[in-house]
Amino acid sequence: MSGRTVTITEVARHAGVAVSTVSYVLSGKRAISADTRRRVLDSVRVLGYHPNAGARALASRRANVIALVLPLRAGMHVPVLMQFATSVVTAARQYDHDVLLLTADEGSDGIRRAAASALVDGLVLMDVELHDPRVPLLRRLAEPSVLIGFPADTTGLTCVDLDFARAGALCVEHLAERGHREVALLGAPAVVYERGTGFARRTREGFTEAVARHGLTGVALPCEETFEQVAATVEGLLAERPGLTGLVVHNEAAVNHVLGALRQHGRRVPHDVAVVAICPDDIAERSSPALTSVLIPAEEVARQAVRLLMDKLEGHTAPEGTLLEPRMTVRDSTSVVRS
Amino acid sequence: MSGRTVTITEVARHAGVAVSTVSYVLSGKRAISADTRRRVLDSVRVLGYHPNAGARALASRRANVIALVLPLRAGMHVPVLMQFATSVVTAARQYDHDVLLLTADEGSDGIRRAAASALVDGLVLMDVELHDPRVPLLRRLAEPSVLIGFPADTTGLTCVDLDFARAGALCVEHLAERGHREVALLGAPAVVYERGTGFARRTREGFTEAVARHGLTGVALPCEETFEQVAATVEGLLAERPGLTGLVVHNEAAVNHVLGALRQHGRRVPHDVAVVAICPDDIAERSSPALTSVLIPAEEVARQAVRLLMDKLEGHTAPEGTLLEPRMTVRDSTSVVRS
DNA sequence: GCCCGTTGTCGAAGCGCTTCGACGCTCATC
DNA sequence: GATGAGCGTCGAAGCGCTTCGACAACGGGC
Repeated sequence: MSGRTVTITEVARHAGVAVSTVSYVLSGKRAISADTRRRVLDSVRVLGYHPNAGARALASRRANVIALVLPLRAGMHVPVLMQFATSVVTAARQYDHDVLLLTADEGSDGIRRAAASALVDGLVLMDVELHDPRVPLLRRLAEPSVLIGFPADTTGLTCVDLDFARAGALCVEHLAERGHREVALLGAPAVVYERGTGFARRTREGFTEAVARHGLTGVALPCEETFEQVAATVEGLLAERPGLTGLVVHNEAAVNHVLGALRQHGRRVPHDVAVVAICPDDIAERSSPALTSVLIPAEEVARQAVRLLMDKLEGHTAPEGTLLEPRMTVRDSTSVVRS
Repeated sequence: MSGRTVTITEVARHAGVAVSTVSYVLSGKRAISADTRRRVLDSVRVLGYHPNAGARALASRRANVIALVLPLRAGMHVPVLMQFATSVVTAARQYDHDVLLLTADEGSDGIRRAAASALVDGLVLMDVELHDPRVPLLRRLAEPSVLIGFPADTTGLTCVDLDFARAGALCVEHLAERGHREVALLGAPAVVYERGTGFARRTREGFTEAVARHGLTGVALPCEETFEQVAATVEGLLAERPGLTGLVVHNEAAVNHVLGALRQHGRRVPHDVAVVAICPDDIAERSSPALTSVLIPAEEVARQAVRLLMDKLEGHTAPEGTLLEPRMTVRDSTSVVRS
């Protein structure tokens, strides 16, 4: 309202107290009488006071800002990322923190810069790979960090993710229960496996393990994302494995193409082929038929990551690994039980 | 490296100069001899000095941070958003600024808070609606802002966007050139139009205007995003307009469903129906057939927005409206010319 | 009625940086 | 040889806040 910005000194004068008293009212770090508190808060409201973030950061050595380091790589699942990002912001705000956005293409330098300049108090990194070059830096850094995704060696780190191995297994178990004996996994594009992205590999491992455990026949294939390539993959699969009746798709961009290809080949879902997807709910719901799916619980992962980071900021220790239990929503695409 | 953080005082001592001299070397705001500059920069490197962001912000009254306010609404085109966000970060870094992420669900309060606390020097808002409640606040704010999207009244604002009216018209013109006489626009979900989202309406206006100008027959329909609904819309359209041969799709989430529905109804693209999409390139390329499309130039819009914001931060004035010329990429989905 | 522990408040010392004015040089100018 | 205009550097004064130690005032325990 008033053009000039209001400082704590003005609030103190207006309320007839010392500057430090205003500070203590606002931070709650010392006892303040109810009367004084009320007067101060009234002045804050009347004057429209907002503490200066820079001054606060300088004096308290806490910026109340965390960094969110976005991935920016081929083969990433963009809508999920976005959901992560907004959930991180929302969660951080609940702890009175803001979020600074960094992109992975600044690499380790960006992380070092943000940390060393005290721009941020801690970091959340998304889409960490098995052999991520930033991990050694994170270990050295004074500022705490939380990773979304698991690198190969988690010593000294704090990692959160959906339990993709369980997710892969869960899909197989669901198909096994419905009487399917021969199944396949269509996963991420080949490049994602080659790069050593943890979630893609872990899903595949869970799938393979569950196939063996249930005595099924199964194959896991990477899956590109153009309609043509997906259609070719599906066609090859159907030709080579005539007994195939169950499909697990772990590729958000390809899942609708898979359904289109099945339709084109005259395979009805779920009557001829049952399909389970690992993807966000909105995609599963919008498909035809609606897909039985394990959703990527972006919001929950984000919330956990922020909570763990806040714990670490307060000096507590956090567990090295936190795996979130996958949950399956059964929809139309697996609604037929085979005898 | 060294546990403790290095301050400008230590750099000054190490280089044998005054603190202010170090500051001037780093900011370039006063002439410094080549020799002194070198000594200071060496010390900076040797000690691994990073200026403290809070102290800098406090003293200079510039945080070197801009806010990016994300939308968070139904019917939004998520991948495009993500591209915007990362492009804004990249562009801001080129001006030595960082990006603070705010979500729209904090609304005006979040904007006020970030601005009043001097957390940020300026703001970029995405997905501004025709009657956006935040606009009056932006006009009052001391901090400059740039909007991506056009509200109804742009007085006193700085807005950037793709020229969606031209984009809509361009699609029609392309179809007209290929000999199509009867066309349709499948747009955003109905709720997006009702909400008064500028880009959806402007595309429709451009479409309608160009249809009239070229003497075509055309209809513009909203389009939901589940396969079932899309299929129903397409079916209705084909039934009611047997002469229809050209389709413009301005809905990223629905475009593959549209192709699937046409396939299901035995309509070949482009032989029976030509399709032009307004969507990101990667979606257009991955579809089958690859779609002639007008892409949403997220990166360019973001770069422009940041550039305009930086201009305003330096005290220059910026134009109220900046419309980016749409560009069409011709692919297979319109490769047949009708006689 | 004295001592002591609480409770509520204040003043002052920074946090690490930018920026302003001052000042001593060196040169070109008359 | 005095004058003045840069140039290059320094010291000091903040920027707006947090936090530490100090200290009245007040009861409760003996």
